[in-house]
Amino acid sequence: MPSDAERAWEALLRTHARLVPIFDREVQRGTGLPLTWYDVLLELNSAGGRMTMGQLAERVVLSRTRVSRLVDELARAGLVAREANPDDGRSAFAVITDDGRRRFREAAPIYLDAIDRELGGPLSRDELRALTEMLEKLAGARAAHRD
Amino acid sequence: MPSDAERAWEALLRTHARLVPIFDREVQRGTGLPLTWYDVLLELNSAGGRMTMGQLAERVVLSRTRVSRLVDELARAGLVAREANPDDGRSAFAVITDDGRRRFREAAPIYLDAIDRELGGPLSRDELRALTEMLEKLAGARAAHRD
DNA sequence: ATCAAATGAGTGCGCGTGCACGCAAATGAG
DNA sequence: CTCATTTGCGTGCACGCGCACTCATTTGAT
Repeated sequence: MPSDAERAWEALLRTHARLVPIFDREVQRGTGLPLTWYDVLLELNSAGGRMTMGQLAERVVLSRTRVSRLVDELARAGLVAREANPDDGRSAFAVITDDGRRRFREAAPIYLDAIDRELGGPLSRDELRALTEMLEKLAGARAAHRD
Repeated sequence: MPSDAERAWEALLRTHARLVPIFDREVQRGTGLPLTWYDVLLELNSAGGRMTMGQLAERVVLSRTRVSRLVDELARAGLVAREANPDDGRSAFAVITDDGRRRFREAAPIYLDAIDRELGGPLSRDELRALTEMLEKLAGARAAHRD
């Protein structure tokens, strides 16, 4: 007989496995953007449009390596641009372009609607807040989000 | 300004991203078993030791395709055996071996300890139950994995 | 000023994964 | 019985992803 912690973990696994493909499919269907692209654009957009690879990797739930390649793809698509950091020759900035902002604003409502439908549907506001609070404890005090 | 649902989703993503590698590393360090192997053995063990690929794929959070290859690896390691289904020539059984059971029982406490530590530590019993209940709502109608 | 250590980033490589496809067996309508 | 359809599996292939490694730059101790 599974413990409470086990049950919670399995439920988390199943929830993750169910929701990620749903969101990915929905965003991609609506805008052609992979979910990972969206995430990068989101962070870039909400951080003034300019971040180093390392900062991005901290924000996005991906390895720094992956982010580096992701930025390459996004740059090839013209949604972000690579820029040198004048104060540190090692680091590189990823800067969101106007086109990137446009595509992001286009994709945002689709993603957000899907999230609200899948999470906000079954759960009340208070439940969502409680859920977030617990999950953040489990995630191990990560830096808070900025608007 | 993120909605409550957004914050919850991001927290879930971060929690998943943090915990999976931890558990995987810990189990692998302690027993040499990849986490996916453990999951297969777990389901097999708790289902009388014999399942078809399709049944396994429904249980484990993986595609049927992946399960098929996983069983191959486990069979090569001697932890499960492939067996023909006398009633249906298309389907194949995966049967856990004695050695597989032994390895599973060996790995179980390590995995469970890690879960209890990471989930049961920060969260109380009641919180865990509430968390599970909410997550199960989100996991929804346990939709079988698409392939 | 010097140089060893630390830091930020890019690359080679291999693994895990799912999709499209193919195949054989079972099913069912006629 | 016949044969088209469905079902359960396995395989070729491509992609996403992270680790180990390398390179260039910066930092800091002497």
